[in-house]
Amino acid sequence: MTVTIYDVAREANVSMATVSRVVNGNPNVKPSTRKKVLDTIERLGYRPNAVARGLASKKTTTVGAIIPDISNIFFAELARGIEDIATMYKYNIILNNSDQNKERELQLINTMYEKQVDGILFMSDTISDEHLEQFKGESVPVVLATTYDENDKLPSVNIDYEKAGYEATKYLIDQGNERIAFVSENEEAIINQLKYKGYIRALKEAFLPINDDYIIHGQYTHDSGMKAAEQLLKLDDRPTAVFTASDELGMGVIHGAQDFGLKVPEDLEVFGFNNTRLSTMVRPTLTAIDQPTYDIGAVAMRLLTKLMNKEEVEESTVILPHRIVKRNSTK
Amino acid sequence: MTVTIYDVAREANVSMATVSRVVNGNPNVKPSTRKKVLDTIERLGYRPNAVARGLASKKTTTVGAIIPDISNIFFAELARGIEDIATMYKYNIILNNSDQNKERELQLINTMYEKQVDGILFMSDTISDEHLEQFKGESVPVVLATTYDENDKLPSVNIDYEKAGYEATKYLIDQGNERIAFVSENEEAIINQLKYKGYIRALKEAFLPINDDYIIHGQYTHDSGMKAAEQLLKLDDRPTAVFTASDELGMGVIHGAQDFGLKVPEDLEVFGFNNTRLSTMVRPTLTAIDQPTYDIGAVAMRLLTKLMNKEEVEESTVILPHRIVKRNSTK
DNA sequence: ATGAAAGCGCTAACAC
DNA sequence: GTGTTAGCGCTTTCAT
Repeated sequence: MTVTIYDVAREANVSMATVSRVVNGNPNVKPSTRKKVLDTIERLGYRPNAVARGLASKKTTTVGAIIPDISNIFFAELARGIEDIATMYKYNIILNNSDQNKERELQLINTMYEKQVDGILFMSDTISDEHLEQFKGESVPVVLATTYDENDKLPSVNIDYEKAGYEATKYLIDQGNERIAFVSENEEAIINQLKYKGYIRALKEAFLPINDDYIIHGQYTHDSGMKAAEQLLKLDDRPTAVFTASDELGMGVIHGAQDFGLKVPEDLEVFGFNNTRLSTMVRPTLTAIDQPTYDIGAVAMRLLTKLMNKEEVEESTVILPHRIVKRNSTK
Repeated sequence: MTVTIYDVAREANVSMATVSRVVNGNPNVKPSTRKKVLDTIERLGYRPNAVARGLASKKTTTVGAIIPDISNIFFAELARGIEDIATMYKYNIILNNSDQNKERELQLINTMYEKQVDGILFMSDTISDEHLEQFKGESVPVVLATTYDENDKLPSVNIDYEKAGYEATKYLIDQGNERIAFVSENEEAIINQLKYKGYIRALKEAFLPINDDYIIHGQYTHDSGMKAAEQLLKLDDRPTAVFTASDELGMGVIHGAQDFGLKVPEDLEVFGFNNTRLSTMVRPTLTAIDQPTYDIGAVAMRLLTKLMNKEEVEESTVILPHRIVKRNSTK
């Protein structure tokens, strides 16, 4: 049925070993026999079986990517970065959604090991000891992307979220705002806590009071942003600015404010996070922290290729630069 | 080093075959020995090697998905549908972006075959004879999602795009519009042509003239929509309504019109396509054809599982229902 | 430069 | 109900 390396060897009057050498670009083959083998490969329509190769060589050239939710535009952009670099280095990606459910994550990691992936890219809100233990048990390299390991054990690619949170808040303060809200996602996610820390640091530095009414944790969704806006704007001393933990939230807050009858940025300034394509898809366009999403994926994948290849890496905890992109949702 | 089935067999005083039976849930094992085996599996930390299993059984429980661009929100939602059902049936997905580049697609399909995937999910704008030939050569089942094969050779999951295009246009006609533009994506994509056909049919049926100035082909992006709006609104007899081939385009047209100083829907009605999350993330919210994106992915994957399992399928060309979701971008 | 042969870890007859 | 054995298709020493 299917053509194997053995068939090619027989037809070309050489050994399997020689065919294998040709297929794998081993230089120790006389040009004439190389041509002969190549010709019969062509003639028979031989195609190497990656599974057999994987079993024999203990390398599958596939890496597992565990992502919270691919339908989230942020992770979709990140995944594209991963994928492009993976392709460049001839790796395939096995993609899985975890919904940041710990049990599911642990189970997915296990499946990846069963499939003998050469490396793992992991994204989540929290890295527990169980995660660490599971990773430690194997010799498969792991890289975290937009994910913090508090113990700093695992290679990772991130931006400085605390600093970004600080800068966004400070920006709003410098605009003259004194009542600034913080609308974010899952309260327990480390990254959210870092943004929060930055927010608090900026407030304290400016001797502004911290008002718990201004701090809202919800989902990362547009809808959650709308609800947050409604809740904030009903307050007696409503905020004059909102720092949101994602663009989608920022968009929601803008629309929530508009539906409430307010003008953005005149009555309420809104600051987003990530600078996904969404930020230019609202009116007014969204001022935001630019997180180089695609690049984070790309750099993480690149780092992983080095690790899989056992190359020396100078620094395995990489922090990419971020910046503020000023648009029209702030004055 | 790694624990194999052989180690388990030795430690449990049974044969590899018995261990294999236990691992694969074969009922022909005495409960007591099953327990014994399970215990030593636990004790040794044995984990089956899917690659070896794949080689021996000729099944990898992996399917390849070739998608135009995962960072496109439409495909991201579709991919989520695929992934969820794949997980349900214990399959893993190898995800690849093709950018609808034919050479790349062909090459990706080849890689999937090398990796011995059990099935392929394929999405693109066009199915050429070369595609067909490549698919035909193997016994690996293929399912198309939101992709038309004009020769109707391959199983597929779609909606009736011609009808949807007709209904959207007719809706705008029934609103009293006589000058209706059509803003779409890649002109050569079959699906686009179907939407276009529906648009034309509705116009003809209403005895409305077909104006080439009103027909614009661009990208699927927000930006492309904005440019299209600008181009249309500069016309002397500018349209009073626009039917767009995607939500992102629709969003762009809305913003383009607003930037032009017009009000939507008062001065210009806008009709979108897909009903992704984006449609509720604009102001005014976007009236659109609801294409059950997630479901298309889910149904396609489900169909593929049946095909891989050699089950009889009653109908392998499935057309899912669509509907019009009325929002505020139309009067 | 080429070949022979021993696995890689598992499944799947087949035998008992 | 359990064991034996022959592959699956390839890589990788080790010879020559």
